[in-house]
Amino acid sequence: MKIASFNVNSVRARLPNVLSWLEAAQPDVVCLQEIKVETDSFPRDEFSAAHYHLLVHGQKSYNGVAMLARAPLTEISHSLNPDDPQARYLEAQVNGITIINIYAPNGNPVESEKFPYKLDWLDRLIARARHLLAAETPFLITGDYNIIPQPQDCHDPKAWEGDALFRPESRAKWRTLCNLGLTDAFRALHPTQANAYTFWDYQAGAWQRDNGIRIDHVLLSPQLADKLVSCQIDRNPRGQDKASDHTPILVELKL
DNA sequence: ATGCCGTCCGAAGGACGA
Repeated sequence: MKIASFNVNSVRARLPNVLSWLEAAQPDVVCLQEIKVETDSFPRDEFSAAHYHLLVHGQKSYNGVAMLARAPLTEISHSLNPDDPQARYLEAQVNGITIINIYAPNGNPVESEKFPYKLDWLDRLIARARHLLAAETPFLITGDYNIIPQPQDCHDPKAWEGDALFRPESRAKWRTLCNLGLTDAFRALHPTQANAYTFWDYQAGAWQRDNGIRIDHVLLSPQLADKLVSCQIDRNPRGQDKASDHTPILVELKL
């Protein structure tokens, strides 16, 4: 079973890119982030034609998450907080496992209310993970965490000092998730691989200079960590015309 | 470097991203 995560930075602007990547990668499940469209305006027909079932939790202009799957999807939840209008979470069951798709808040600037919002959002995610672990549910959490876990996960750590993606408070939330017993699928299989980035800014030739960061992740519950076969970052979509600033990460599980 | 680019909304240029 191949599960992919891709922050597409607008599903409408990225439709040809996403469809050609789907055709090449052939994932069984896909978690999309930053679809930037209301639920009712999602381009459903194009993904149905590619033989995917679909769950969409959208929002006008910003944020928004969606899930595609070859097998039927059953929605469990689309929020960590009923008072939060931002569409950043989608939890569903497919093929007997629980898949959580996240678009965690950016949190910049750190002096603004956006940073405590980010930390609070991550606390709610940690609470949800604790609950699922206690219930011994096989699950994974994938998506755009907006966290650079370690200095080796960015090209230029000095440049990220003080940024919400690299602040000690943000990295501590990541560590808490890992210390609950979740496995960073990529680092479990590639512990020392450098330049393993999933995002390159559009500005200042970041892609051409490989000035990237690793912020899109897959965390596995213990039951699924035992089934981990491979985890790869697919750099190819980032080099295409009209690319997203993120590129997909794919994990393969032997269920 | 409050810079660089891209997308959204809406019809110019500000908000937002990372």
